Amino acid sequence: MNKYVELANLIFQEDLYSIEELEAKYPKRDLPVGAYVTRFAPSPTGFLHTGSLFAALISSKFAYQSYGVFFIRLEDTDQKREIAGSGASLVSQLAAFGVYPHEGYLGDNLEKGNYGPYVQSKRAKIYKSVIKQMIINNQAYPCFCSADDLSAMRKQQDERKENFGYYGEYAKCSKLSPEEAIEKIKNGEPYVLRFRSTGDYHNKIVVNDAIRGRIEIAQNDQHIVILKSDGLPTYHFAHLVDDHFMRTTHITRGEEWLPSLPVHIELFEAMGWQKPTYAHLPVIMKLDNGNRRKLSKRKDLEAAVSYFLEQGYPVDGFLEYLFTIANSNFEAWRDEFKDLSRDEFKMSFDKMSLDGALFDLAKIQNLCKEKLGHMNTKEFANSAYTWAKEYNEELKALIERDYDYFSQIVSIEREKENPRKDYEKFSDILPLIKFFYDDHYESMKQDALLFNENLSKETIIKVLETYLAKYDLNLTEEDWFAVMKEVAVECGFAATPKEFKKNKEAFLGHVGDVAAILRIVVTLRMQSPNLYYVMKIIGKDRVDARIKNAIESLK
RNA sequence: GGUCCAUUGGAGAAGCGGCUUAACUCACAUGCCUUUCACGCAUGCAUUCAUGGGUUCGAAUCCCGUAUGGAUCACCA
Repeated sequence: MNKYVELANLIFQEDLYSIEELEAKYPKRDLPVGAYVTRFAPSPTGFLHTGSLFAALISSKFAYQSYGVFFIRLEDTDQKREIAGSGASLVSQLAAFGVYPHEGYLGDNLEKGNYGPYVQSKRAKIYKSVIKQMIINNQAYPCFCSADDLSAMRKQQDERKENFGYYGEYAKCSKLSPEEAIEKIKNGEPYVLRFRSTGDYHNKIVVNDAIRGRIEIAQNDQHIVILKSDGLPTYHFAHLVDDHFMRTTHITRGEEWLPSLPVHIELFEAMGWQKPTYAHLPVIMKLDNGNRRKLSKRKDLEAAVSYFLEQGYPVDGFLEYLFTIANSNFEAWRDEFKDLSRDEFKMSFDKMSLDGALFDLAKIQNLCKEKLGHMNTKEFANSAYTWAKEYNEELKALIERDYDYFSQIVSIEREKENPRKDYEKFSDILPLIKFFYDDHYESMKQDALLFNENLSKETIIKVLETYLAKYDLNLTEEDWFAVMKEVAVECGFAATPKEFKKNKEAFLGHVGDVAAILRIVVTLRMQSPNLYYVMKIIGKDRVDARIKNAIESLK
């Protein structure tokens, strides 16, 4: 018997597929011309990273806009780093941002599609089938080097100033004959399986990256590990097998993968399989002490997508931002088509920048303010409630107390051409509206009211008493404000700021100062939305009570 | 140390050899509007495209070197 077959049979004694069977089992997809098959392939090692969401968003977008397929594959081949339950949470967070796969992993023990399993730990038989064939072809071999052997090798390479790695003369086990390998295995020596590279580091290969264009890189000469001693494949090998048999057409992934591209190229060529198109995405960066660095989950709150969900940034605003950094023509497109859905935007690789954008919170905030400002009352109240149910108990309770009242509050100066934009995220709501609720109003009141120090207590009392006697919330806003002016004049203030400026000596201040007194009494704040609406919502009885109380405490 | 990628204002960027006295958006500043805030409006913010050479009548745009920043070199993905 052929010695390579013998070796392969020794290593893999179980029943496996032939390559032909696999090809038949996972046939070419029947899709329209030009359809992209893309994927998002996260490891279940924690929560969704902002950069991952960015990549997932782009992958899915290309599949959707080309009537192709977008799927999720779980890359759980590193059991040491795996965090239980994080796979499912990845999927649900993606969904929270409107990224839904057509097929693939949807949660633990839950998947759909004909190209599965979509969880790598469940694909061992497929990987082994391919490797077995590679051993038979002498494209893969067992390696018995220990961790110590490898580090000794590395040390030597370091001293000689040679490239690191398992290649050429350093690839000791590649020199073993099949007979020797068989003997070692029979002796029970532990091993991994390596790919036998035939590349030469001194040769250059040319690759076309969909984003970066023509790239010239050294050919791979590394005999990389393809099957670890735990029987699971490494990323490189899993990428080859999975993306071939899942018929992925476009690999969109972070640029940190660029250096290993030669490995993947050689792998595909060794198998004689058609290479997918690669698109290496720029990585989102952050400015740290004047230097750019990758957004880091450890150091940056905003690196975890959950942060934005918890804070209540509107998903739509956040996605708008991700689109603006994904494609440089997006902002102009948005400007031209203000009301179109992002689905209508045609994303392209050549409008992607090559270096990573700095993550710009201020811009996100602006976009989110814009989104929240332009929601109608119903939409806003509903979204706020949905958010509060999940993330803010106190706001939830207030909304549930009286949904209509809450709606009225957030409707102030909304649904007009240039609406107020005081919220950038849902968590901004509560502190700004607390004073509308009597119990919160009472508990906020404890500290002394912050009236203008230049006004005497007597003046303030007089203003309050005069106003209390005269004001009427049934008037139009204009008439209501006219009353405010009358009160101002009666109490020694100018009716307009202009008048006051002309002759400061003659007045205590102007209407603005009078309004400020009322504002502080009614809202406990120096700034508020239009006082007329605020008072109308709170209602005459309670405004009366607040004013009377204030007078009382001043006396 | 090797390899690869990048470099236009505080940020995202347009620009692809003369139309650029470098578009647009965000941030920032000032002013106007205004009872506060927010909104809105107006104006300002790169004499210059990392840097040094070269090509050209002409360069942010083409070529070469240098610098700086980033990524990567695992039985991690």
